Amino acid sequence: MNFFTSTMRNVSQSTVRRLSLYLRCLEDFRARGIPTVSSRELAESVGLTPAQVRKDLSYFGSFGKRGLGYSVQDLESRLRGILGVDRGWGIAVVGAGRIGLALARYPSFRTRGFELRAIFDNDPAKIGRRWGALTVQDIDKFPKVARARGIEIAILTVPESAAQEVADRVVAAGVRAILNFAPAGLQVPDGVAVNNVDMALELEGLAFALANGEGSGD
Amino acid sequence: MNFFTSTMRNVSQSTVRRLSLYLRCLEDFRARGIPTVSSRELAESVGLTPAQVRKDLSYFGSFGKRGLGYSVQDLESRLRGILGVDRGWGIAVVGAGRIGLALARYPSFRTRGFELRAIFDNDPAKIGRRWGALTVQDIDKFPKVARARGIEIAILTVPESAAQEVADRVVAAGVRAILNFAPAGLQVPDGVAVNNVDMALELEGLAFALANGEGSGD
DNA sequence: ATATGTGAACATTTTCACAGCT
DNA sequence: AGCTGTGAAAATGTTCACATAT
Repeated sequence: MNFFTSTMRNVSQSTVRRLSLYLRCLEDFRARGIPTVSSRELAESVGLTPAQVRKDLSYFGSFGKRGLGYSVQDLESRLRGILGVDRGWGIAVVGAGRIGLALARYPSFRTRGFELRAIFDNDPAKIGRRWGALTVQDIDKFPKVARARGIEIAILTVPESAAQEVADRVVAAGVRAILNFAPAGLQVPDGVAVNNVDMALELEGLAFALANGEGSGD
Repeated sequence: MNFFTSTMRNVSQSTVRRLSLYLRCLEDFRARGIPTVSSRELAESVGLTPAQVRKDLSYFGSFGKRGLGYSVQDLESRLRGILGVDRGWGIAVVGAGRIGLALARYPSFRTRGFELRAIFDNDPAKIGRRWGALTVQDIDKFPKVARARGIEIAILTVPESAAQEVADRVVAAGVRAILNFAPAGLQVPDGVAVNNVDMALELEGLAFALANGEGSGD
């Protein structure tokens, strides 16, 4: 039992990542009309152990029925609540290069609890261009636009050399979560969350695995 | 001391990821003409503890000089060797959509030990298009082309619905490392390494952090 | 009968602290 | 004096096993 102990400090990064996997899986089960799922089935679908699944969930409450399992619909909406994707977070892409624009086309922002609300760049040649429903805006207008549109998460797809400066600016504008695609270790104040996506790092992990004759990554 | 114990089983995933961080950092130090670095300096640059740095390195050997620190050049080339990026791994991008093409333009494949040697798709409208020095090829020719060009790592940027099938095909063609951008848990035989890059998962991690008022991701 | 939720055992990873080299 | 390399301690994460509920 767990009465929403307001501050949830003691849940590991890996647990949160696994919750995302469970959520994706549950969406799939629901789409296939399956009403109920056991920790074993869930575990098999994502390649983990039943105990791991139950332990992960137990950090947040008791969502199952003993002898029966979990209601797919119910657990799905619980996980949405826990992960905080039961509301639409305002997102901006900063850096209207190839990668930024490709990500901006990511189809399922909306269905996953996120809303792309702005795209920024500092290149006059790019500013003003339309991209889907949005127009590329001048990065100098970030603070104003961010406030107006409720930008809460910034996706940084700028060159490495600009990454820290851009990060400083979006943080100064009140953004407290950054998804960073530049191969850089961003320096941010406490209270700002950063997740890095780094292709070079992933490739090097694979090179290591190949060079050492080992299978499996994550 | 460590006489290249042929099989290096007992080094964690996270250690390998940190080695990549150290490597990037050392490249930077070298570019700035700094000849020597201590575990403390290295640690500060990547946001870790000195002990962590030393322990990570100690799994592979003793690369420093007591009282002095590490030679930047030397440690850099040691890490290149350990990670296996002191040779050019043959890479193919499978899926010539926006993301695939954007990644194919990733500038520093070569400088980082990787060579993009082919791009594939199954869409007749895309096959035959040129992209930089490469031409988009029919996925049906993957086995032949992979053999001819020495493709060792496949970057999958195909829709979720096609991911598993494509994975099966590249594995059947002898590829033993996959960098998967589809939001999917690929099923692969033992001895095949998979790394997943999943934007939805990263965003959910940030949403969780925001919803729970916590800073820091990785 | 079946499957959860969880304290306790176990395993892994990180940090400490210090001996040993330069 | 300064900094590495590393066993040992501490912390963290995972698995077990079983009491408990349906």
